[in-house]
Amino acid sequence: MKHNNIRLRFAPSPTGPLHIGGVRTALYNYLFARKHGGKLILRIEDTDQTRFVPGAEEYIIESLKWCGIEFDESVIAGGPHAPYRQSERKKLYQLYSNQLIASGHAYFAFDTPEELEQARKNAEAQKQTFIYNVDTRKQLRNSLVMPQAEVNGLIAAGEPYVVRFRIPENTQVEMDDLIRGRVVVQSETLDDKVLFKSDGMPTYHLANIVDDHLMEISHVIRGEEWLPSLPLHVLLYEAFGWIKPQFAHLPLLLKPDGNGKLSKRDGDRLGFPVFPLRWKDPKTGEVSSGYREAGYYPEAFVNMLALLGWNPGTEQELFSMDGLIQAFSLDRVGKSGSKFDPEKTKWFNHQYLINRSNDELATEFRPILQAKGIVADQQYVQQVVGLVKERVQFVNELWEQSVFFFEAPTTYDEQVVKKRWKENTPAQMMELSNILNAISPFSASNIDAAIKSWIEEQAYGMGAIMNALRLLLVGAAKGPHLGEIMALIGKEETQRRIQKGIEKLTN
RNA sequence: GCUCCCAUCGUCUAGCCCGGUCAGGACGCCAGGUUUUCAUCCUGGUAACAGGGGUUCGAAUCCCCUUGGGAGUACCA
Repeated sequence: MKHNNIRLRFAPSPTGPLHIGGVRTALYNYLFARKHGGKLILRIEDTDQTRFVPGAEEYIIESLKWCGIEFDESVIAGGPHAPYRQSERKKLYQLYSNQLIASGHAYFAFDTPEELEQARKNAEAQKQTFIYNVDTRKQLRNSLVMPQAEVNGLIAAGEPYVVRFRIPENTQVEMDDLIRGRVVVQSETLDDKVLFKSDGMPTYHLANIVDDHLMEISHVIRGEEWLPSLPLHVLLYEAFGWIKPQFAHLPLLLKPDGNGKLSKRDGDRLGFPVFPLRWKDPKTGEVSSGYREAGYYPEAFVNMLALLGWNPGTEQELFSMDGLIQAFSLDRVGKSGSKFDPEKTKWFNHQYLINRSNDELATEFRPILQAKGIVADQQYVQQVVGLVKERVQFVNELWEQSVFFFEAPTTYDEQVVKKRWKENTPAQMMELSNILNAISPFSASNIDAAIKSWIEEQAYGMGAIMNALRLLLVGAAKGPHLGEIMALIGKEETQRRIQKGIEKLTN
């Protein structure tokens, strides 16, 4: 049996900022839902009160919004299955927990955390792992072994208890994963997981299955770290007699160097963000950088993330969100983990940046100019970015590449001075100044032609002249074509820089 | 330890299901070219089927083993 409607969900826990692996999971859910004309739901799984972090939920919502991932039903948008925050659905889980107890699929357990800890230690001492299962149940304090009256008495007395799932004996649990195919496990290897905690809240397992069922989720796309609990989830669906969604477990995002899951620390260590947005830990005050603040375009970020673990099977690498929706398919998602590559991420940003129009880029560059106290009109800035955009990966690198369009150089690169400023250079520059003065209109092509013929007449070296001139105008051996620079800053400014430079460098 | 998952250039990956191309592309790196500089750009190069057994005329592709890696193993998600 299958669900008729396509309904996906992304279900994060508000225990901190969402990292890029989580964003990718949300993205794949979004792509799949849109591709198949389905709905996407955002559900907040806040059943652990001890790990709740203020601001995390808002952070998650803002991050996904920045990425262009939209939800049809959520804590903000509401929807037919509201509320979408599990802490507000508390009563529901109690009901379903009771149902499982009534049907014999679950039982009460009174073991204290200390007792269980002790049991684990004992097992460990014998080089074994303690699991709460058919073998150990009998020695523990639960409703499977205690007389009914005693159980009732303990509950009536307010003794804390949890509800555990009773894993069936001697069965093969068969699961189908859209990415991994069929997976089979023996039920004996599973343990009787806690479904309902003593604090009155469900655990992830119960809440997740109940909500996925109630919200009519057809496909569960989540990280591979959930694969080990898939058998439990399947068993839960069967115990309830509910239709299962289809599952797809995504490969993990790995750290760029060495092995292991990408973590917050890797970002700090290797100098790249692991979070979409900047995050300030409300407790420690610790700040983690974000892609947005680092100057990445959300389109580039999303494009990069989409290609990490999925590929279209063609050689196309640049995709708009709509393009991704068109091309996306779960059977082109790989099985093995992907190491995250910060370098390629920058390349993606560069691609999006050079494809921006000069007008857009000028607008994006404007706040940076303002901060530097530069007043320039849009037209001028447009021309500047047009000349330098190929050389940068981020908008915030534009200033460094174009300062000289806005300010005359105040210092001159010593290396270049040494190499290009010869004894006869000042005289040549004076001559050149006169040549430039006669040009009208002062356009790049006119300038180029005039300089070229003058150099030929005088039999000066092109390299010697142009590099010295560049030094005067830019202050360093960098920048776009000189003719373009002079045309843009204008004749007067060009003359000023030449005069000033000669003075400074001859003294 | 136990359970499960995974395995192609340094990295992301195509090819694998349905055996038969010098194993393709991109990032990075290196070299050359263009350029008045730097960058861009163009051209070229570098570099991989983890190992071992099978099956087959033929294996990256199918099967088994080994090795390696990862995840899980909480009254966390």
